[in-house]
Amino acid sequence: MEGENFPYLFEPSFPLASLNSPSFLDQPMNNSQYASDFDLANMLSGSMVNGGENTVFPSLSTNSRNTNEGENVNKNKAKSGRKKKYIPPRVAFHTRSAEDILDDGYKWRKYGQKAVKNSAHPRSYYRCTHHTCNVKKQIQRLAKDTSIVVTTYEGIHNHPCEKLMETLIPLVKQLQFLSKFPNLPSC
DNA sequence: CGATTTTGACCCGCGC
DNA sequence: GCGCGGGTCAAAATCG
Repeated sequence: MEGENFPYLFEPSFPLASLNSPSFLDQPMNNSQYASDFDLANMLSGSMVNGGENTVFPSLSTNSRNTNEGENVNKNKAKSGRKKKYIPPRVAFHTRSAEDILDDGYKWRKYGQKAVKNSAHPRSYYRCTHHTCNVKKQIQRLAKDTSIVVTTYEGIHNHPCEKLMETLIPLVKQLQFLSKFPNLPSC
């Protein structure tokens, strides 16, 4: 199963593995390298419109013990004979912020924290709390410029963003109501 | 009292 | 095979 099954999949134009390397994190900010072409609205809306089992990403988890996902990863590897293991889509955002945790509209549960080499600031690991969704994100600060927060998303949400819906639904209802009166003067 | 965070242990891939 | 480092687990602590 590959990325083209997912309508909003974003393929970063840089090597995925470099996301974790200190050299990537120390690079000067160049938005064209990662997030410039990414549609934030698409990220927030998720890919639930597609429905079906394909909307759940097959191998968001890298651990191979006690989980069906891990078994699938191993099976796929054995079947295709691929030497490289599958790496889920990742998107990294650089944000200048005093806050580590940026509100992206989704609810996250922290599941780990690790010290980062050559950096005073730790890296935090979060998972989306939605029960059918196993999107993850990592948050850390740049070693070179600690005013910048790096948020790395892994996977695609398979459900709507609650906060976005809270905002959108009243607007849609109002539009539906107003559409019943096509002759109303415009403001 | 359920949900979330904290944190040390554990697992696994990779380089040597 | 061994050690290191990144990522995850899970029990205990904390929060709302």
